Amino acid sequence: MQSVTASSVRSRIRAELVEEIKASARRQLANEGAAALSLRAVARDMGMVSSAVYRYFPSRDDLLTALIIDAYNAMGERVEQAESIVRRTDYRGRWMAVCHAVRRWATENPHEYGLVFGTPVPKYAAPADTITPATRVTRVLVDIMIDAVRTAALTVETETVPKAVRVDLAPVRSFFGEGPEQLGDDLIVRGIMAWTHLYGAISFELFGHRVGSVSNHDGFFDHEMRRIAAFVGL
Amino acid sequence: MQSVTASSVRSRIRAELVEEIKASARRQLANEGAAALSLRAVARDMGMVSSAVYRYFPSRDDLLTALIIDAYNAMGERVEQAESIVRRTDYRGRWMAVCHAVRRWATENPHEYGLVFGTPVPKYAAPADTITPATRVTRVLVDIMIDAVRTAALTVETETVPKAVRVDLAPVRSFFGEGPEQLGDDLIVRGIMAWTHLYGAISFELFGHRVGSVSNHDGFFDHEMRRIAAFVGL
DNA sequence: TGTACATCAGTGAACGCGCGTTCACTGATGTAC
DNA sequence: TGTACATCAGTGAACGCGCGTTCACTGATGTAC
Repeated sequence: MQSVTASSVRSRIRAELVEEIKASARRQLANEGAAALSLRAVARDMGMVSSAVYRYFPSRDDLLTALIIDAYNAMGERVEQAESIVRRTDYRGRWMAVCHAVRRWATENPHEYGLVFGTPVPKYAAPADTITPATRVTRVLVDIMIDAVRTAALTVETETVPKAVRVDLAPVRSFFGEGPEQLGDDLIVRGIMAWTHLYGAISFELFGHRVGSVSNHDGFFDHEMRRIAAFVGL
Repeated sequence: MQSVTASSVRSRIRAELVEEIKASARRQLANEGAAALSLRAVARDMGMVSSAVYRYFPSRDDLLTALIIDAYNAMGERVEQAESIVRRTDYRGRWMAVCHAVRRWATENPHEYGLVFGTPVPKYAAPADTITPATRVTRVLVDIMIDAVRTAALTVETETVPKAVRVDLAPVRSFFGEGPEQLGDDLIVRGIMAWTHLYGAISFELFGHRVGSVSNHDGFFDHEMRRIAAFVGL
């Protein structure tokens, strides 16, 4: 008994240090950018010697991977939380809650956002365990559309999708389980476009490409996401 | 006379070397990414000593700026060229030509695209002389819309734009001269959204976020841009 | 409960590397008279 | 046209810096009997 608690104390401290290292790395990310993230700087910041960090992360890339997974999960959690408190039948409200939650998280954590949605870090290949966290937000958006279709609340005149594009949609359906069978080809296309637009708008704002075009970013984003919601029939 | 030609020989050689340095830097960009672009590697690649590069570019950042300006201009030229050969009254055709030209250039030069539309390079502030080249593509898109409105070829049911957003549109109008006066608030909003979507789609494809959703990138892009064209009334 | 051993966290030195930038210099090319 | 001087391109050494990763080590903490 004694030994068990003692051991778990050690592992708890370990877990805390892992978190501290990641927090420090996140801070460095904000100052220097992903490419310049260095283990030595993290160690310095933590008051340890650089080799000590290797007890927690076997390499720089593993630390980067951990940050990416954390970023996806942080974003996913924020989105799920924000969406969950909206009345279930208010599909448009749920959709807008997701859009705003993504944007809010992104503006609060621009460098983590950039790590995930910006230029890929050179020489870094994202491992498979980033996939699941990466789809959390999309999952929520898809579910809203499915719910709306099920209750016949989706109002949109569907258009025909060319065969060349239609073929592509099978993997999407299968990825999201049985739900999307209920979405027609046209709605899946619209969904992918909406998803693209959401991140496109946020990236444009955060990466400075709307300077000179938009100054009231909040207002514009809200308005355009409303239009995108309408575009998918919500 | 002699001296003049002689001098221009020297300056011609200089100009050629500047181009060679930029070409080498572009190659390095493709291999290592923007953050890792180094003057020493460029010098090595050119077979000169690292300090010699300083005869041509006063610092690493100046080289970066030159690459950014070149990228915008290369993209701008490609787009202007592609758009110019379409029949003037085929507004939708002109629009699609622009979209495809941007995408083609981007897929052929992914790292230059990333340099401009990806995560901003940390500690690097783009100077004012990047602004004009940066707007060449947008200029073409705006002109197509203006032409279509002038000839009453634009078919779209305009929606009302909230005041909060409308206020924002004045700078856009003034930036593009007198033309956009003819575009209603709604059309300007749609235009900004279309512009956002164009780069959003290309970034998503290039940065790997469509893996698993879209495999026929050509086909999907064509289809979605057609829908965006319809969205702006073309 | 007490002791002998195993595991773990963190140290400190070292490896070999690359970077941006400066500076005094040599030698070639251009300019003015 | 010929010479004296000025400009320019490129060299090579040096500055001070930071990086990722390895390795043998000390000392503390946990485990088994």
